[in-house]
Amino acid sequence: MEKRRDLDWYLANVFTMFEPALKEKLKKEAILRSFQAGDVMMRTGQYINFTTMIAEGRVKLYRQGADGEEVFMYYLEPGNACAMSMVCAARQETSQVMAKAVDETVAVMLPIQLMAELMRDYPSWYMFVIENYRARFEELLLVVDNVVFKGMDERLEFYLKNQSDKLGKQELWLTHQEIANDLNTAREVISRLLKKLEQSGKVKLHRNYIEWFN
Amino acid sequence: MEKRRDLDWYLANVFTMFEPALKEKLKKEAILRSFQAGDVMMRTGQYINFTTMIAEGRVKLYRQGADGEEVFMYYLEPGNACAMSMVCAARQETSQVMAKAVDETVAVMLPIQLMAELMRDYPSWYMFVIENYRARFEELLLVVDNVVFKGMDERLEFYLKNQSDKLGKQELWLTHQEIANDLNTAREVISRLLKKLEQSGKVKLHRNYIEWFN
DNA sequence: AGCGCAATGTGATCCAGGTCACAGGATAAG
DNA sequence: CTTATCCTGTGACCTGGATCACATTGCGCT
Repeated sequence: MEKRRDLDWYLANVFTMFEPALKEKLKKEAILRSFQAGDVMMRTGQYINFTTMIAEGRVKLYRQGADGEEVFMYYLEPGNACAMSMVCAARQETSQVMAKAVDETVAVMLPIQLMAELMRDYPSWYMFVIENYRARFEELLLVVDNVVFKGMDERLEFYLKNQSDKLGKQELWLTHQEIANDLNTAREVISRLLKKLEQSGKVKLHRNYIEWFN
Repeated sequence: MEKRRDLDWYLANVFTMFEPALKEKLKKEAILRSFQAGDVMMRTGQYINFTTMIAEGRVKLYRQGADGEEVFMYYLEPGNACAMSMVCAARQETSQVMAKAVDETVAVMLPIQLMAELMRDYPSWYMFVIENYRARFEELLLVVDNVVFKGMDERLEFYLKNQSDKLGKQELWLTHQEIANDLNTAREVISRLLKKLEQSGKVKLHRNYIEWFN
């Protein structure tokens, strides 16, 4: 069992891109918060009071439809920040997305009123925000791509590849139903498409998990 | 015919949110560029060297697929900036989107190397960037919504309403083919759905234009 | 072992949309 | 006026995926 990590540790090992002065500032102002696997860290419509950065663990971001449907959009990994939570400053804004912890997750939380000050005083903060925003925006563009230009077969492949890359494993512990939920389709559709992928040798199916051969 | 407008005029009348010092700075550093209706202002894959803000006119932003298909994402209006062009700083980044002028359009162009300096020195620039980014991100989320949760009928209605709102007119000078292109579908589909909309009284069809009753 | 539930497999059917083929009607150009 | 071209309407047909109805199969629990 590894030792419990504190803010200092995360600043030194995860947020290496921050300048020393900014780290000092964050030591004074930021707090840590832990989540269990499966916890909903932020729900659609909730007020945003903190800029949230992932220190450890993994978070899935979803967009929700009017009648409770949802699509998986992208992962947040250690060193990433929630794009929306960085720009919902002045006026009290509500979240347009839902965030769910996949593993046990630790987040660095920063009162949103600090944003303007950090942006002004710490160039490395400005770089961090810009870079994060760009990355999130591009991931969202990929979602659009997949959904408007591709069929379910290609979307599924993209999804599996993405999972494998992000989780760093070939074994994907996902049921067909979970995949179907993330892609906003029906379980039967996923089962059938997975069969095809298996026949073409891209995947090996097991109960409760899938082997992805990249 | 109205008189020709210059950078001063746009700063005074369109970019009213900028602080005086920032306006002075922009007078020194920014240049104006004009585009004709129909001009492609930026194409997918092109290098981004300037932060682009719309001073006058109207611009449509598209995402392009692998084999040349395209979907309309959102409009940029006077006072808006291209989100991507604000964050492709340091490393030479290429555009992920295509921008096309609908009307005659004037843009304020700003060398992208200035971004960090502006961000640091002018709070109203920071607010501008953040607010623009947020707005673009939310519009992109709406695109995702429509495409994953809605059928073509609802997407068409959303599209027409959006056009009517953004262009400030009830008469939409669009052919069925153009609409089909923007929604990445077939003309026949649009024709049929428009017929239905006409029958339900939401729309009146004419040659080359459509009346939208909000 | 045997029960019960969750995960998976599979056929039948249905429907939105994409595709093809073609028929007007409107407009511009000669 | 005549022709060519662009826009729109419409029927016939096909396909991906959604939905429904079950049959299996594997695994945990007692």
